[in-house]
Amino acid sequence: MISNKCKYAIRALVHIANNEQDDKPVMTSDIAHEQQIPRKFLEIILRELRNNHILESKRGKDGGFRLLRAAEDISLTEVMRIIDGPIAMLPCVSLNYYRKCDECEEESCEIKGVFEQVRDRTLEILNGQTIKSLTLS
Amino acid sequence: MISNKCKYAIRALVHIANNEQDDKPVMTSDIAHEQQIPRKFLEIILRELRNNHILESKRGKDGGFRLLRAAEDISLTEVMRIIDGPIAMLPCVSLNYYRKCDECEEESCEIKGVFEQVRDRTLEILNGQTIKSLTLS
DNA sequence: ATAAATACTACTAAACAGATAGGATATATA
DNA sequence: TATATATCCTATCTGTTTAGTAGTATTTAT
Repeated sequence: MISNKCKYAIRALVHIANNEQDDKPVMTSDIAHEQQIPRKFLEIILRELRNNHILESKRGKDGGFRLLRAAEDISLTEVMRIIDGPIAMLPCVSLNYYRKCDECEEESCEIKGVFEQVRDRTLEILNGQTIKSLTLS
Repeated sequence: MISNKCKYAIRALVHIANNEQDDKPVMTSDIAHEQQIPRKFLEIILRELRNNHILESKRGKDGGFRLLRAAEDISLTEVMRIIDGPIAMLPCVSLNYYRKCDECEEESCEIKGVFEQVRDRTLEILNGQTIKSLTLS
């Protein structure tokens, strides 16, 4: 399961992509209200996305958030990894967060192969999705 | 990520499948020792699998656990669902643990479709795997 | 100056992960 | 029947994660 936080992050980004006009940044409170996300929690999420070079922010009056890159250059997997960490179902098959399993030897691991397949099929789908493609669907 | 508990469950079942002979049940302590799983934690897991009709147990001296069904009739997904719950990445696309999302309307949900695809590809792989097929790999 | 926005620090409550402890109960066998 | 040995059951525990909330500091347009 992906976390609520991650769902909020994706929906917030899609909302920003849908509401970018005249170069005006989108306010946290607008997103929170329209997407039904707790405002203070959303603040934390948006700041995290900014710290990870997905968003840029502008402080003070008329401030808010803008996409730092074009919506078609922000992949769903990138957002998921920032907010939730690994996408794979086993640490030892994760591409971006690899960790060796404590107890099992990888050469003789019975389940590693299966979960590598799941990882590959999953990434085939998720890598094809961007904030742009989600706004159109 | 699947939990350690679930990894333990799968490895324990494969171990039992590999060591069933003469109708003699396999003891918790043997599995714990050979698979490097904390014994008391493993007890809980095996009892849970028994309560869910994957294993049968025999108490007292020379007791232990046996597969209740043939190894090829126990699917990986069944075990994962018993121990970890839903396999899908969103509650609203789960086949066995469906829950409506709190905040979003499903008709207009931007991400539901993607995660339905992920679910289908994942299940295509996992449904094809059984305790039997894992013992052979 | 002031209003309005993000930035930052700290805290909290509940659930989950990964166990551990100790005693009750059942069973094979001497 | 006594004993050793296995599962069964209840309770407890520590640390981490999830999903937030509260309050203050800082920045900026007007």
